[in-house]
This record gives sequence, C-alpha cells and structure tokens, in this order.
Amino acid sequence: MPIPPIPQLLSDKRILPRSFYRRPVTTVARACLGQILVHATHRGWVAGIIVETEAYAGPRDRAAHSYGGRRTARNEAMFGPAGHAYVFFLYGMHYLFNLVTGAVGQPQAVLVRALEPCCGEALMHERRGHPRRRVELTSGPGKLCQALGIGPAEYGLDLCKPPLFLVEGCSARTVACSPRIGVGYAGEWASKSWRFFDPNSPFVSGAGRAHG
DNA sequence: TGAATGATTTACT
DNA sequence: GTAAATCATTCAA
Repeated sequence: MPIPPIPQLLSDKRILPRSFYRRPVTTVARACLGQILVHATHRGWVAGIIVETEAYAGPRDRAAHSYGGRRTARNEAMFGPAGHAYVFFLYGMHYLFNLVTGAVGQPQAVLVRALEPCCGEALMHERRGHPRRRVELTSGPGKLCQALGIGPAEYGLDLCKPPLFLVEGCSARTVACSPRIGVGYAGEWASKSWRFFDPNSPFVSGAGRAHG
C-alpha cells in the first residue's frame, strides 16, 4: 500500500536540519518544544507539536542508558550521528522515542514525552483504542509512540527525511523545567532539572505535572 | 541459566 | 492512592 501524499498543513514547513540536533543535549531538548514531529505511514500522516521533553546525557549521566559508556545492541543508536531515532521497549509493553543529539561518540538523546496532535488525529484515536478524553492520545512517552505508530521498525531512522522527521513549528512558547520523571535511582543526576515542558499545554504528561 | 528491573499505562479501591 | 500487566535487557553465577 503506498504512502499518501503529504498534507498541505505540513508540506510548506521546513524540515529541521542535522545542525539542529548536533548541539548539547539540553539545548536540543529545550529547542524541541514547539517543533512538530511527523510520521508518514501507509495508513496516513500523523503529526504533533512537541510540548514535553527530557535530556539524557551519557556517559556520566547515571539515568541515561549510555551510562558508563556501555555500548550495547539496545543503545547503539545513541552513539551514532545526531538526528537519528533511538527507540526502546520498556516495562514489557511500551515503546519510547528519543532523538539522538551531539557529536558522534557522544551518547546523548532527548526523550519526547508529550505532543499536541495537529495532523492525523483520527488515526491516532484509532491506534490508541479510542480513549475517552482527547489528551490521552499523546500525553505520555508511551502513548505518543502508540498514537504515531512508532515502534522497533523506526529504530535508527534518519530524522532529517521522511518517513519520520521534525519540521519547524512555532517557537513562541513559555518553557518550564523540572527534574526528570521516573529516574529517582540516579542519585545526584536525578535532581537535575532536565525535563522541559510547556506549562500551558494540557497534553503535558500527568506524572510529575507539579514543579515548574 | 536465572533473577531483577525499568525514561509506563491502566484499572481498580 | 496502589497494583497489575508483561518482557527485553542486564547482571550475577
């Protein structure tokens, strides 16, 4: 089945270049807010405005999968060039999506935790099993992967070209920060405010909505 | 070869 | 608020 043509809404927007990703991980995590994540599949196009991210800086960051510089089959993508996808499986049921940042050999990544749907919402709704409330489509890292159809097949994809990429969105957004979610085991690294989000967006994930 | 665990979500009390 | 679902990865032996 062929991939449909790109929707008008997305066709005139600029794909973010690799230089966008080739910067320090916290810079990229913050810069991602307001940008649009797009995925084209044979079932249609889906896209959402990024409203919540987290920075994972390896190998010193104890919360990062690249902690200690350990290079494994799972985290291999983190060691590669910036602007590629790092997708992993968690808790036996969810996929989480990251963007690789920094220079080659610097195993850093930005976890995308929440989006505001802006294209292909009907398909997202179906993939998510028709949740009662609209925010449940993409208000969490596992939810947005399910809504956008991101899984193991997307591991390592180049984010500077279709079918999975970011386009320039609106940048005029307020940015709040807080400690990262679910990394309490990471000692001093757990207290770093490396979670960035738009405090005005109802799609920011419920876990740890406080702080700011 | 085996056991522990996790960058989550959901349902239930 | 707590707990179950569910499994690849990791680490110990």
